[in-house]
Amino acid sequence: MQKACLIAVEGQLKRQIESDGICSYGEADTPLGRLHIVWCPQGLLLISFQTDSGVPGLNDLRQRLNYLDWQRDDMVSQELSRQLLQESCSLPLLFTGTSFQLAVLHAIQTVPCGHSVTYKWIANEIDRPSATRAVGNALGANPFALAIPCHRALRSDGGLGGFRWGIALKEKLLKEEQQP
DNA sequence: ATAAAGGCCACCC
DNA sequence: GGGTGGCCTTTAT
Repeated sequence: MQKACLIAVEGQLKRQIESDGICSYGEADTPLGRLHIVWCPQGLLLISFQTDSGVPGLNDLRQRLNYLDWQRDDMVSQELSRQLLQESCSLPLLFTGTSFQLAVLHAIQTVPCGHSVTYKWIANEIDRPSATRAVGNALGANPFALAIPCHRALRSDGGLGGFRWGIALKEKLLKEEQQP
């Protein structure tokens, strides 16, 4: 897993993406659920599972980029999901958010498959030892399911904590990562 | 500017 | 186990 693929979208890149208007969208069925993916020529913008209450992050993204129509391509999204499931993703992840959120995502990205850390550990890692609760918020805003393994963060007391796409899926992901 | 809500933690009982 | 402050970032008034 290479940590270099997380890229902050700002300045020129941001303007470019917002003005180009070239953006694609696709869905894909996986053993873990239905995946929705949004991307543009520069990289991925969103990887999100479908839940009972919708697809987290999807509407926000539409609104932010002012894209009324996204070109749909399920062939590409299927290929992308295949890569994501094997952890061989080296695609650029284009992230829009605060520097705090970026730091948290960077930190969780370093924990390897089969391992887990606590929210507290991440807080220490980014040099904000008392911002544990804020870390939870930041992980809750992770736009890249699977690619940024936010499911590997657990509570200090051994509890699972929460998960943007449903606690059941978090448990399932962790369990599957245990046995290679 | 201010308030309220979180994927938490440590400490008490 | 369950409850209670304290903590920090975001988002919405």
